[in-house]
Amino acid sequence: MTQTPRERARQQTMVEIVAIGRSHLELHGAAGLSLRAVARDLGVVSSAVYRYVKNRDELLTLLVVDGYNALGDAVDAALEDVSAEDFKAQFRATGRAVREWALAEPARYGLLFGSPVPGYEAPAEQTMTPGTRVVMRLVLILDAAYAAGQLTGREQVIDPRLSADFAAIRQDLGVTMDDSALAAGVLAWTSLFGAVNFEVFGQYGADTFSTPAGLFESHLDGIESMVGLR
Amino acid sequence: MTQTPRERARQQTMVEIVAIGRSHLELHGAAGLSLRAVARDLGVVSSAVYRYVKNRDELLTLLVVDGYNALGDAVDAALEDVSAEDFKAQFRATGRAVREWALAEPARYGLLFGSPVPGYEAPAEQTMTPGTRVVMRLVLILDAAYAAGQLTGREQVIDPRLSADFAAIRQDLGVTMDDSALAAGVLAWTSLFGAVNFEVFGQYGADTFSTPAGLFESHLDGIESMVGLR
DNA sequence: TGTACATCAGTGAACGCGCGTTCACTGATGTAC
DNA sequence: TGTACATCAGTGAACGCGCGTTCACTGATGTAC
Repeated sequence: MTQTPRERARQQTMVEIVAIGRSHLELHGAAGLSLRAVARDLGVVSSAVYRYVKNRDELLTLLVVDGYNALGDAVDAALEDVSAEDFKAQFRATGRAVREWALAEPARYGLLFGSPVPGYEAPAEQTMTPGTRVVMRLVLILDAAYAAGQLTGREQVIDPRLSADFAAIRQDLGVTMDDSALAAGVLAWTSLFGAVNFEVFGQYGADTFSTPAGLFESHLDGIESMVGLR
Repeated sequence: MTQTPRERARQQTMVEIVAIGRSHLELHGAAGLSLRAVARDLGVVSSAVYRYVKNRDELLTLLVVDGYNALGDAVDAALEDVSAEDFKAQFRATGRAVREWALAEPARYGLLFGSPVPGYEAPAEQTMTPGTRVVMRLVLILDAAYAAGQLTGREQVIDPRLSADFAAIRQDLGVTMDDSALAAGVLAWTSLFGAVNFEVFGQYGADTFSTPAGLFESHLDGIESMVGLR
């Protein structure tokens, strides 16, 4: 567990590289991310970065993982202040944390939830776990509410193939919600991120809504009632 | 109204430039769009494109407008086959048309609804009208349903500032829906695009859902019931 | 109908820039005996 | 504790590439008389 100075230095340089990458993301977007520019900011010759990162795509992957974890941490932190029995409050806290993080970090949010970076595919082995943290939280909140009888959405006819997918999801995640509740849950998830996308990516006209936060609260109301969360 | 051969040639070249730009978008994304590459495909020296397009940003704007219009046309075409009195069918046709167009043209969809292109801002004068075609359709469908008493969503407490925004929207669009209906409508809009975003941008795991179309239909059900469309 | 001039599409060279990645190398740090 | 060797961070040059944009130019097309 003791580290040599060299190991410590290496670790710190890695952290610095990711931090520089983050700031470049903000300025030039994912497609404009360049190892040479990172090297410059790191104060090192361009080839030196290759001691730390195999190539440009690997840096992108680091940034994706870093982003998912930052978002996941933000959500976790927001949930800490909320009673585990108040499912509605938990849902709202999650939604607000996502929105606030996205508005504070639009470029990182865009990397995670925007258009794919052309020519780059995030390797599932590395991004899977961090990438599912938020949706996991949502599912667990809704499932706990369901178990407590506080998720009473409308019954819905479900396509048999979709029903089979839901069965697999129940199994994989160890969750008990029925098909209708799961369908509503998935819609709640996409709707939440849809609302955040539109706001962060500027789809609402510049001054159509004077209170985007108020609009988002109204969306949370709507999603809650759609999913039947009481 | 008669055109000289030169004028006809120019117009056709413009069309070709936009078509080439479209295909480059597919391959390299918006950030990778390059006037030099367009010139190459056009079979012309790089400086020649400047006779047609002021600079790279202007080509992007042409592509944005082109994309919004293609999407708008797809929606309009889908609505032609649907009775003007069947609001539910109209809503579903709109949703399906958006989804299908997006899946067929993921890069163009990404340009319109994905992360913003760094350093580029679409000029409102040119993109406003085409950019609002779909949401206009949605609003008019929902408003007609409202007027016919077929939009009976849940009453909702609305933030006073949001209420003022809604009043302005009613005025601007000549629409009569009350605050609750408008709030539900905006949520329906963002939810629809949120569902499409997730599917097109690959947020659902690779094989979580065996029938994305079925999932989308389920989402349409959910959105309809949320908005109270009968 | 014919000629003089203006307009315009396209050329080719140039400017100055940035990129990813490889490779042989130096010199400092770490490790085994 | 001291020395010999291995590991590793960082250098500097090079490869081959692409980009946006400007500019003076040629030659074809269009227009006015």
